[in-house]
Amino acid sequence: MAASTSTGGAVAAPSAAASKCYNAECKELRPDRPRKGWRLRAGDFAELCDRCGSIYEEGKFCETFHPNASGWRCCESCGKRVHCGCIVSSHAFALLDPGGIECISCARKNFNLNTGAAWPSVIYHTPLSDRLKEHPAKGWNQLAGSGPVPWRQAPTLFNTSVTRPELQQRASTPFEVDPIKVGDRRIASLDGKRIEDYSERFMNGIIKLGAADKFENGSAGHSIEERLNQCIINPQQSASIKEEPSNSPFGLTVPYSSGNELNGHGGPHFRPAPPPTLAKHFYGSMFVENNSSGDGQTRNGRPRTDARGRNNLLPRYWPRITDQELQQISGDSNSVITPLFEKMLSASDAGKIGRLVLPKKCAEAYFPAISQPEGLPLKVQDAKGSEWVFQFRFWPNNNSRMYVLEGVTPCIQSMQLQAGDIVTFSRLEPEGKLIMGFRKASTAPPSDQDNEAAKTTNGPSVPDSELADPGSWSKVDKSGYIAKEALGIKSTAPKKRKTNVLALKSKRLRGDNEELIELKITWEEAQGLLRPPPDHQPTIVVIEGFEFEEYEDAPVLGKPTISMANGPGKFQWVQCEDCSKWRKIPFDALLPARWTCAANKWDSERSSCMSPQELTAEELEDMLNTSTSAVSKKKALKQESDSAEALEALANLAILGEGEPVPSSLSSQATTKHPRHKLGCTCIVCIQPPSGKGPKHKPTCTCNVCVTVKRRFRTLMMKREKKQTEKEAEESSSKKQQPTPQQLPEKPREDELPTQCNNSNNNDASSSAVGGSVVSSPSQKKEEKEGCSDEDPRKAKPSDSPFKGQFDLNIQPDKEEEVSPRTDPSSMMKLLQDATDKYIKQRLGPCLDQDTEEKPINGVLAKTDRNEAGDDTSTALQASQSNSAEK
DNA sequence: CGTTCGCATGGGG
DNA sequence: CCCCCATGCGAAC
Repeated sequence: MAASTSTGGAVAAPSAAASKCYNAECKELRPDRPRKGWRLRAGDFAELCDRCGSIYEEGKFCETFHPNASGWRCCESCGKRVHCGCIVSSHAFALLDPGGIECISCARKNFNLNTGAAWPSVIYHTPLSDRLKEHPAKGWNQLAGSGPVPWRQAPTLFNTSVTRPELQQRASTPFEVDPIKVGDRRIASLDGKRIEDYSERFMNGIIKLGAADKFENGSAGHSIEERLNQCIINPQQSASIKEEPSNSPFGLTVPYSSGNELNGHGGPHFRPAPPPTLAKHFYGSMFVENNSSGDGQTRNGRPRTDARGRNNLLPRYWPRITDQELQQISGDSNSVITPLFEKMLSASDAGKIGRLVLPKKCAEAYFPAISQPEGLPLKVQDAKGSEWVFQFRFWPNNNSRMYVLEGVTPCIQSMQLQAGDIVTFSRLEPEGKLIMGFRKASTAPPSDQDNEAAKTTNGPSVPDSELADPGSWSKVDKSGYIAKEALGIKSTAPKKRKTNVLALKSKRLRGDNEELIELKITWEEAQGLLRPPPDHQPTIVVIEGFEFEEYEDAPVLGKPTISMANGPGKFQWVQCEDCSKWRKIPFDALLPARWTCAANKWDSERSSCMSPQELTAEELEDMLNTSTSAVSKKKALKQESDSAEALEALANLAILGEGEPVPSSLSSQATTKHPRHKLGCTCIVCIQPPSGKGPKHKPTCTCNVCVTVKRRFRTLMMKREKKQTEKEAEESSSKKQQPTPQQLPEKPREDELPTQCNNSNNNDASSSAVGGSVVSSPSQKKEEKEGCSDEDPRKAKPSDSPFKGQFDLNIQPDKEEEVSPRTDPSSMMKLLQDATDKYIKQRLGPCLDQDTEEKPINGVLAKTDRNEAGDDTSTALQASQSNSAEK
């Protein structure tokens, strides 16, 4: 294993242990090349002898050297013993609110499940993977809330600091550990400092991660680490130049078939090592830029881009594959997956023409160099292990080339992909095999089933008018969960989603959207938990007489509570973090993430953990059960309704959370005009400049954008009030009110919208930032959607809509179209607008046409809800036609 | 006449 | 203004 001497940590080995293993229990002399252990308080790393290093890396340090020491506890979730308290294992567990601890694996898992927040669901919870999540290369993990470091700076694809030999060496490290065990045992945690450290290192290109580097917290494992490292480090450039095979299929190896696993749903699972690959040729270089052929650049005049080109890949093509996906793809423990790029399928790509246009730079950077338009056959293995042979070729185009993969139809169909979905290209090392994965833009609601979606849907005829499918952006599944990344491999439910035929045009927007958030929380849930950031004073902004608090920082997730709003006395139950007792608090109380009895300002008698709990065990159980069932119900409802709601939620979140430091990429792309909107279009989408750009709007600003926003906000507020009133009335009479005539068929669900509204009023209305990840993505999506007059076909299910009676879209769509100078309605305004727009479009569809252009589309889309592939296509087509006609 | 092929066109960045 | 690329479109099959 290569020693990582280039890292600061390695260099700064504790002098005290200069000659001895740092492990006090060990008397061994440290070898010349000590193995790096845990991170010391000073920031250095313990240097261990080989034996201890190995033990440490296997995550057995604590159990080996101080098994009887105090501090051993069991994970509340999996029961695994975890040593708590020593520096070696300090990052291996998480403290639970109710007490107890969880191993990092479970903690992360649960965190994801419960909050949908940023803990990426990665199979291997190794220190490295954790770091990776935080590290610029988050793209791999689909991390939400990416750090400030631009993804592209990550060594993942472009860094060449590590040589292939090293990689190989590492790949075959004797420390290889069974992945499953590793997954089980490995634990790690996010350590701000460490993360930073690594990020920095990565950024600096000094990524020689020595083994020690990777296992600082003592719970690391090898194979995973190795793989991850390689994935991360694996530089395309490291490969040697490959010969352009002239006629044999490019790529080798026979796919192993383990489709089942690949299609597994949900949870991370380990895929058994696939049968040995048949051909072990080393194609590491196969996709490397190759100009050696000399003619590579001729034919069409323009030289192929050189290796530098890969550094210029547009964000939209950056692979966002998760390590989990990678793992699944690679399967073989000896293989390393190197994500190359991804592309959202256009209508043309997904159509039956069978030609997938490849981004030029990607094609030139990662695929074999071709000098003839005819190109070469290219073998590609899909996520299921099936192998396909496509013709990789190009067309002379102007003075350039247009690269395409021909014959992709069967593959696309087998994966049931359609326009808007994303195909990812990765390379499996050392085989050099090209792997094609995919990600559904969204998962369709069950109701939308159409099994042949893939084949019927988009054809070249599918007009771009297809709006962006909200779902495609938000990755919302019917259950209301967002970002169910279903890399073809384990896709959570390869259901067909016809819904997104759209998104075609928006793909760019979406593509630029770096961080798709992995939100596994219903939007209402998230909404309900949003809190203003602690210690931040809001700026009060008054819009139309309504005061909004604007926060500069992202909101935080507050503590979940159980609301008891059934009876006359509405209140909610919240559990103390310290004593776990449940306390009754006002119905409208918003709690911080951490709440204890001491904070119970509503009940002085129970403002201490010493105070007995009001609820009896029985009552508590009952309450919890009720709560659970209620949640289930909600979810069930949600599932029935389409993901549009989730989107809305996101949009709302975006509104609430504006102001948060959204990744620049996001903000920049945020407001691109919808492709359908051409010059002169004055719709609300088009009149807005990209967020973050343009002058900031003052509260008193009366520009069109602001006016629109205000109007919408006002309406929203009014609606909210109305809603509340209705709700109360409803409750008292326990009679469900029918939507008023003016209410749209689809209104926000009471439990959802109201929450949002409340939040708006209280804190975020104007713009507090939502948790970074949460917001950024949603906002983008929303915007994109918006631009697209996106109609989420799925939204159609009026009856299912949880939003009933919520929103008053009493807005005058027309006005929204007002032409305006491209001022930048500051983010919040914009977000607000977007959200509103989105909502309107989605919910109202044809009823309210805020944008004449979109009107027809809305109607059409609304009709296509059921995802009939055929229908979609046709409707889409119609829409597009009408659309174009208008133009 | 429906497809496929290959190039052209043009919007958008 | 240039490049990229989604799509159009005519010719060939």
